[in-house]
Amino acid sequence: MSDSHVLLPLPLAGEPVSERSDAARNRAALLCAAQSLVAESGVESVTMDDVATRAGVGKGTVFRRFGSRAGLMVALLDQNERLWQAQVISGPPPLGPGAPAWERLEAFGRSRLETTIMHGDLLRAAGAAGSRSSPALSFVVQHVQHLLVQLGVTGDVRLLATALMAPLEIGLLDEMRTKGIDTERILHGWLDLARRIVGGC
Amino acid sequence: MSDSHVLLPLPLAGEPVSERSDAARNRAALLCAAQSLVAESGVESVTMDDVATRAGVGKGTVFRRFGSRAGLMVALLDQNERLWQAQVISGPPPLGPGAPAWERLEAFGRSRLETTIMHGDLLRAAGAAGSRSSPALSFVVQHVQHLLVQLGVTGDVRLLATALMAPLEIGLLDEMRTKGIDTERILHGWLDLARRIVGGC
DNA sequence: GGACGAAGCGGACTTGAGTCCGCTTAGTAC
DNA sequence: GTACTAAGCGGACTCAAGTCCGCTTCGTCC
Repeated sequence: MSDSHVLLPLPLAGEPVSERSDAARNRAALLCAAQSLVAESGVESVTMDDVATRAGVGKGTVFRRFGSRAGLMVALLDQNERLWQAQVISGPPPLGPGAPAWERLEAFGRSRLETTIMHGDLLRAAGAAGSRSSPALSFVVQHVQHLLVQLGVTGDVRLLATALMAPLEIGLLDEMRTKGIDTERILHGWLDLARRIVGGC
Repeated sequence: MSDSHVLLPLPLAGEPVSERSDAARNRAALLCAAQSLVAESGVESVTMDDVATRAGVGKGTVFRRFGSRAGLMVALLDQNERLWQAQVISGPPPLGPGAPAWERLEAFGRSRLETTIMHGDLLRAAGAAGSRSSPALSFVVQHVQHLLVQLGVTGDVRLLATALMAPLEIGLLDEMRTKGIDTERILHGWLDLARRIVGGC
């Protein structure tokens, strides 16, 4: 996130969705404005008007681009998410490829937990749209599913992967931490759960 | 300690402070108004003004009682939740006591899934406050924890119970159902998860 | 009964999300 | 270049959540 440049949405192969140049410019300006405002004064206190003003566009344009406040937050999250994804896909082991599947799963859980807590404010502001169904985020379940298969898990692996990620949602984490359960214990609990799902190990 | 002359309801640390009679009357009227409005036109279209008007009180009173729209929804949910709780505590087996622990857990999951879907609108409107941390709702985790212990599960049982309930949250259910996964498959997946947590079986 | 303080009340007011629609501009066809 | 059109733009407007504060009522004490 400390990069000075903004990761622009990659033009996916075969997608005919072309934005007009002014629209693209505004999208970038809005993301940039939103990012700096969030950095300056926190997610909560940033309003859509603020973002529009900082970006030098009208309020309508913000909603045209991102649909809603939650949508804008999802877009901000997507940038972080892409960076994190890159680590999983091509970073060093054990998070990246090259380590045994179980070690990768362990690293995955730990990293996911840390990332979720780090971006807690953004995730909360993004609401249901943020923790799930963001294009970049369904990747998480898919990757876990992949690792589970490698570990020899059989059955409805997709559902098991979903279930394994569910306890790492920000809402649940918030609640647990409110109750005084610390991160280390949460991670331990999650690893235990993963072990039981994998069986043996 | 005189037991015949408790003159002042001293504000003891966070415990039920008795409500003034007008306040209690208004609370009841508001819940009743909210319930009927929800029944008539759906959760989404009910505004706080509507509820206040129907109950014949000012808007400020609604917020004084329930804090927020989400708080009001939680209060409505609590009524349903209490009924459901009664079934678990003293209803007929296998949901109620009297059946083997594993059968109770199965019945619990099925019933919870149905209940959550049935009250989906209300849960969504209650937001984070609704799916968790409602007083009546932490009961769920506690009961699952109890059953897991009976089934011989060892380790951080509280965390395992939380993890087992997490995939039954309305947000996740919504998402799965959007993707075309039907209730029966979700239940199967959940039972599989439970079986793995319990071990063997 | 009367006095009194705290709890409760109500509704005008503020704030911010999201909509609407007439105006502007990028991209294209000629 | 000019003409055309669909996409994009902006900011006034709407609507509902949540706040504020002067007024009212309850419950209690004498």
